Amino acid sequence: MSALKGDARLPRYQRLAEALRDEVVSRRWRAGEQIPSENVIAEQYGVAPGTARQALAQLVDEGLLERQHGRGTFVRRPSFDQSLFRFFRFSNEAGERVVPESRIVQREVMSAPSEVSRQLQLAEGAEVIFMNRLRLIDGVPILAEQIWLPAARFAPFMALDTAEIGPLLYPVYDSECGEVVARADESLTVEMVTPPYARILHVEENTPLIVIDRLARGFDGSPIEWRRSRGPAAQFKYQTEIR
Amino acid sequence: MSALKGDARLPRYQRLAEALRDEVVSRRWRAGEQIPSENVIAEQYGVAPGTARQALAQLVDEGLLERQHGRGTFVRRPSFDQSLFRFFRFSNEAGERVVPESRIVQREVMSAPSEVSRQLQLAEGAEVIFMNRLRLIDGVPILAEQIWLPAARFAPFMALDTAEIGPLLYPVYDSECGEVVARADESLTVEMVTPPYARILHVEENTPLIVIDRLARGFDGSPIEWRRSRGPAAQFKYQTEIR
DNA sequence: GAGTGGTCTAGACCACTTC
DNA sequence: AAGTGGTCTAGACCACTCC
Repeated sequence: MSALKGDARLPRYQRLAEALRDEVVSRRWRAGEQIPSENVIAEQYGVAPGTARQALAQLVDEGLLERQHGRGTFVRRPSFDQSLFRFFRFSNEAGERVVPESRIVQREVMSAPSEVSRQLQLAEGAEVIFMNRLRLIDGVPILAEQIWLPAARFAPFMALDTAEIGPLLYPVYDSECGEVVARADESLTVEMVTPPYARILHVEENTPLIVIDRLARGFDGSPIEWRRSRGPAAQFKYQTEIR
Repeated sequence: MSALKGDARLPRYQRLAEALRDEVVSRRWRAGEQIPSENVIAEQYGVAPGTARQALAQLVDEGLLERQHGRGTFVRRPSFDQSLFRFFRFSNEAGERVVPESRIVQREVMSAPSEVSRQLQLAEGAEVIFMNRLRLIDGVPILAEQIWLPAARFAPFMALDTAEIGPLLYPVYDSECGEVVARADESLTVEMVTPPYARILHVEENTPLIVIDRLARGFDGSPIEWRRSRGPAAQFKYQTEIR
């Protein structure tokens, strides 16, 4: 039986949640894996089963765990790499909704521009991996992405063949570099297209673009990747429910 | 002690939640009011206190109730009338963030345009109240709203002096017409400004606008109001966290 | 001090999945 | 049948608010 750590004035279920969260964050419990049952956890940490339930419920709420009745409790696989497409409606020539292909057109190590070093919390001019990536449907570019990674933590990534990397980057970050993206902050704005992007995205001058900035973070909130994506505003539609 | 209604195969806490939800929806419990304590509810419905807690927790989660430690449980006041400003950054001449004034520049009863009757689930050409409203800062228009209401349910609204109506409409719908807005579906798109809006919003030709469509609904999901708001895309910034 | 919600216990029984 | 999570009970004690 392990003792609960942390401030003893905090509720037990919160201290237990913190302990379990650490199992996930430290990757002792891997994505997709089953974790011990609530009774086992309760016994291990010396709390009542109801208290263990409460801790588990909190972690489900945070999106760290998933519970399946009769099967068990599992570490959730984060998977929002495709989630840019919440903001756009793209369809192919046949009118079907499709997931665009990905093409990395540039990848190099460079000194971080000031905004990038600020976002990634790196020293001014620290080394970063920069990528230029296109998303295409039927071979036509419809989204342009600039992606920056801290070079220090992503050295293995540079060894990969860019042509071999699929459309989902985050699973690659996980498997190759041990960096797990758990959440992200996004910010949307509108700008008028500049000549280079007009050429890349096959749009006229004077058309508006949606610009999506995303700072991807690990479980502990530390910045992992910063990207800026641009797509034609005509394709943009965002739906949400408020209350 | 009241018996729990509904399908007996459903969990008790869900049937209890349904019963309590009905108290709010039917306005027997009014916005802001304190409701009975969990022990009283548990006794009234013949369930254990823990089961009552579970039902209350669900309604808090749904946004219907609020609990305050040591004070009691209260019916939440829905208040997202100002929430358009999640999407825009507006400041006055002094650079401070401010809540814009409101001016109803037109209000009349008309036959519903087809999209409006579709959204509000009315018969084709049913009578609706139409309003043109401006939001201004330092007297300068920065947001133009078109608002439609089903005339049948909002007759008392037409009797009000438009100059007396403040910036928040939903509390007025509630107090004057007994219509409570509980949630809303919003949809954002981008369009190029048309000459009338260029004049109203004091922007150049060829600037993009953000268009926000909002369908406001009651507790039971029935449509109450449909509005379309337009503002300059340059002022637009939407931030969100995903996971 | 009385009343409220928040935490915690130690069970029982049920529903679902897997073997 | 065994193991899992989901529901439910009947309490105890604590922390907070209000009078």
